[in-house]
Amino acid sequence: MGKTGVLGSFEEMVLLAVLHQGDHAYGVSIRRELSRRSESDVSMGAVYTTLDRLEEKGFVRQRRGEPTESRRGRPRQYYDVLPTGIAALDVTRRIRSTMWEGVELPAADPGGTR
Amino acid sequence: MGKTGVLGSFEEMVLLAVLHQGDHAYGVSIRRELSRRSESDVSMGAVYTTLDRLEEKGFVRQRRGEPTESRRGRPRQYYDVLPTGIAALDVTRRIRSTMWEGVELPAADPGGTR
DNA sequence: GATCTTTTATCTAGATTGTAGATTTATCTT
DNA sequence: AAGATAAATCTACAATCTAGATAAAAGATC
Repeated sequence: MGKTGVLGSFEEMVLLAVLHQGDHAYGVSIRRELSRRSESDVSMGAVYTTLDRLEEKGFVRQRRGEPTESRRGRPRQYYDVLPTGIAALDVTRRIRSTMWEGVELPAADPGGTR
Repeated sequence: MGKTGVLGSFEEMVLLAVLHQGDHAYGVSIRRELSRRSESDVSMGAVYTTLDRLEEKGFVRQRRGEPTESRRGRPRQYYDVLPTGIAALDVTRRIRSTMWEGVELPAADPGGTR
């Protein structure tokens, strides 16, 4: 996570994706959410390794899919964001907001009004 | 920068620190700004390596300190954020804002009102 | 002008984070 | 039992983050 307490960009995004999915966040759905909101493909590997790391740090918890859901395929592993994870998101947001305070992006001149 | 177009956490902070310093952003002042706003020490190495990387990517430009400034010590290298850098910040902000959309942090229960 | 002091930049190296995609596993279907 | 399907795990490399030690470029002092 780094000294400042700010989460890595991707870790933050994954955490938020899990949050968005509520009780039904699992690898594939998290990946879908991420791709949708970031407007770019995200690989399975990227998602799962990051989830592992977040779990090691105690930011998320893994939960086995209900035995009631009868579908084909390997059982899902659902994820929940734990209070520590919420706290990490909060710190991240707070510090970043301080960094952005007063910044006004000067409209980067994309190429011309012709 | 990663596939999503979102800057690394620290890269973003450095870019913002440079912006905050306007025309007078150089290693030491950038580091100071960063430490102040993030409420934690940041090492010289962290700052300079990141600036190098940002320069390679064309997000900032290095400029030698004015010969008029007569001070002791090694001359400063000032940094400016280039339009590409502004654009990167913009993309970063936009995507992240999409990721945060609708998220309400559930007040992580810090330990009790006792 | 040689040495000292000050200020800043550069270098090195290791740890953490980001990324892709191939492979494996678990489960239902036929 | 074999096939189809859905999802997780594994592997390995690339990029980013980070610290601190070392080097360099001045002006000051004698």
